[in-house]
Amino acid sequence: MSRYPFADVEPRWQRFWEERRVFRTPDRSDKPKYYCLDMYPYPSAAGLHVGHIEGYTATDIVSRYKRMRGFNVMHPTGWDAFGLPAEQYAVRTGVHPAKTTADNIANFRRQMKRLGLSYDWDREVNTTDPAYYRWTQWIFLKLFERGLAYVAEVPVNWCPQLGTVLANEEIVDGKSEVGGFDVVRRPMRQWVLKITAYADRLLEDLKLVDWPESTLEMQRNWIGRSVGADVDFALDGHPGHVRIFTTRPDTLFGATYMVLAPEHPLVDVVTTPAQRAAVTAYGEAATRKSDLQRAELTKEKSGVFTGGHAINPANGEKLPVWIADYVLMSYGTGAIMAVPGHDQRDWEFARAFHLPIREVVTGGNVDEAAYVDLERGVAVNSTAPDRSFSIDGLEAARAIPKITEWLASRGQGRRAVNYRLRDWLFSRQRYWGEPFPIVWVDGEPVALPEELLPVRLPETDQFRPAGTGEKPEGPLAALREWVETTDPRSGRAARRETNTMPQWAGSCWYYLRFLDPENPDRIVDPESERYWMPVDLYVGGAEHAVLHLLYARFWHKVLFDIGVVSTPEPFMKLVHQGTILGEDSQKMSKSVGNVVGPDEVVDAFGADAVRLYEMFLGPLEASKPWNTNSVEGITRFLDRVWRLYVGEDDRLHVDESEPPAAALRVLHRTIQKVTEDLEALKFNTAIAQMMVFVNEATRLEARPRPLLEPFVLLLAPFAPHLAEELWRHLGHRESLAYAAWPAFDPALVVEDSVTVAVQVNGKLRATLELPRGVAEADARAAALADERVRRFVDGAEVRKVIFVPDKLVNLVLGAR
RNA sequence: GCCGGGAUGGCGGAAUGGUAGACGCAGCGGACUUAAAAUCCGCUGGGGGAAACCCCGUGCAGGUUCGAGUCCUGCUCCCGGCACCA
Repeated sequence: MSRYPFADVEPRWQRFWEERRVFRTPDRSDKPKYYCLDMYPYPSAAGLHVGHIEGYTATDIVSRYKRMRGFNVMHPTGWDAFGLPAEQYAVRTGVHPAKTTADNIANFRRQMKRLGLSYDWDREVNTTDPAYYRWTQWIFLKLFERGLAYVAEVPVNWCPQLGTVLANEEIVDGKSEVGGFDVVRRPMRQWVLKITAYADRLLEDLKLVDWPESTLEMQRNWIGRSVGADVDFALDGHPGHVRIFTTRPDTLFGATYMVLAPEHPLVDVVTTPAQRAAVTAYGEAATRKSDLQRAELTKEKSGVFTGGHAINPANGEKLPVWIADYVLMSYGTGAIMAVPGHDQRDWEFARAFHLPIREVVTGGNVDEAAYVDLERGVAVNSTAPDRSFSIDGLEAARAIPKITEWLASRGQGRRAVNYRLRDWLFSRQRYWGEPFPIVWVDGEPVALPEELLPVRLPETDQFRPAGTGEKPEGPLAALREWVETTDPRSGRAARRETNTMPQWAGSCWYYLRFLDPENPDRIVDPESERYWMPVDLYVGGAEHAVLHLLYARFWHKVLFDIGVVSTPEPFMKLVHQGTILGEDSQKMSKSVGNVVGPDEVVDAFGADAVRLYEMFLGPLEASKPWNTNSVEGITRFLDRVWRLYVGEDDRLHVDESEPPAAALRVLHRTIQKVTEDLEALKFNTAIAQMMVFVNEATRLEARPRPLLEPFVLLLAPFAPHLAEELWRHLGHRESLAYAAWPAFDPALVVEDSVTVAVQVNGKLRATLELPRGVAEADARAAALADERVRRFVDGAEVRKVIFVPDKLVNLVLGAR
């Protein structure tokens, strides 16, 4: 029995596509454009895994389909090749990360080509290539020029084992995301990007994109915009005031104490001599704690009274000032007014330290729990002592603006907006990253001129972090000849910045470089940018829902502001492919031993089978387990397709007969279904319909060309090697990559007769074959004539008939 | 705790408020074969029945509707994210 000879066919077509540069994309064209982008991979030593294949196959199918629909399709890939694993490997083995990276890239490229992915390989980019990172550095200069990159002494997450600082997002459960090492907080001089300056636009412009709701929500939460008021509380016995942020200024009369973050600068001022020792001890303990340790203690509120007091601006009351680590220095002003009656955290703290709780909003019982409902309840006990002001009787929606205006008029407060989003910690004490285009002159950072870019990563064979535990520095700091330089503008002695950029940097703008990868003079040609942007479809893992996707949007908006890009958002439609689990429904992992590798399955079943199988598994977005048995099912399908066209003698046995009408209808329904499903990215149901077609076609005695030739084109995006081979067998000289997608005849997708469901009181009792377009009266008569229906009607009055044309007759009976 | 998504046969899954289970896997039966594999054909949610057919069935409990897997209310469990953000 002949089978699809994938081992022969697939490499042959891969060579054909490569040698003829079939998927080379012109920079511009009269055709409409379609930009179809994958999240490019980090080329790990492990090679591609079956999870990568899922997303890459999906975009490949869409790209091939769009080409056949007449689009000029941009479908590139490249390598996010800076990063920790190669550097960690270098520390262990001494093998230079550039070598490791090059080897891994070669392996990834080989594996991707084996899958028949139709990338334009002439547009490949590599973030570690100086010709690429030159432009990453260029963007940094633009950020620096605009005051969006600054140096700050900030408490950072220092990972001693990795010898580097990590962003909050790179820490999972208090451990480093890479390696799972301990992380401690420590103040350090760092580069920081002012992403908070774009918080509002990053939030607002989420309206412009077609993204999964869960991802939009995660970004909104990450940005965490909240509107409220800043309120100033005078210090008792000291000049100046402490400023707090609150979203509930309407509860100001309910404040019974205040809390400063332990690191707050006013702690020293307000602390009384009697409390100083306790305050200092608490503060020192808090700064030493890692975030994990702080989080672990959330169940028990802790804190210390400073001995000092502040004055409530609303009623002149003296409020005790405490410090507690449930107030974070990094959010708002690092200080709060505590309203235990109407805030859960304050309530717990007040309970623990026997502080008074006062009700200022009706509706709950503040002795039992904080009452935080914003919708219900009105203000009480909220009148100024001189009766000049009151919000009593008002619900929160009215009370908040009223008291905010009152405070503003007295210079004691103002409306304020705060974000959870923090500025982006942008430097790493690493070797394998982009060097900063910065030199230090007299303790000030100075931008290098653009003409001197790229600042190349210097050669070394020492990859261990330099410096000491107290003053950690990256490996570059040890390279004296490189570090010591002169400021090219002033000629004065200078030291190079020895930190490098984080891995996110290169991936913030790679989608732009694909459009013009060789350009030595500009980051991207403006005309190409205007033609291709934005990305029409972006597919990648949900793990990038906030980090990469937020950082890239930020840089894009900066580039928009300086006129480099023409669209406010880079990625119009975003889809996350689901995780491919192991055969045991567990996450694939080496330690569990359930990892399935692409090479082994392509060896065993061929690229087309693996592509088709992953798409047939279920919806693209869903997580689903791998099942090798089912791959064999797909192999059977491809073999059936092969035998439909090619006989035992290995020759085409398609004939020139007229296809039967019924078979032609199945073909046209299949064209319709596959087309619609491709537009909706529903690959699994498209494949199911192709199976239906093949089952029907297999039943026929003849092998009519008018039936079988269009089907090859439908199959082509999914199983391109098999389709090209059949297309050639059918006598075509050219690749089908740009053949016109078949159209369906609307008259041929409907049957002459329809199956009408007959219900009695909503329960299915019979189905009838009736002519399409049957009139209600006729359908009703046919239904009532049916024995199976009559039995249930049994002389009862038919009170009502629901008729859905060509679908259903529902006979509703009166009570008997 | 909060936010988002989900739960359908033995398994992966399919179903604009209108015949639940398309398609595939696994299983069973048949054809071909000396035999097996491969291939082709058929059956395959549960229960009852000799059959015609009947009853039950989409996580649980209600509701809306002529009609609910689909819409609404309240739960349970699973997955992802956030986690003292004032």
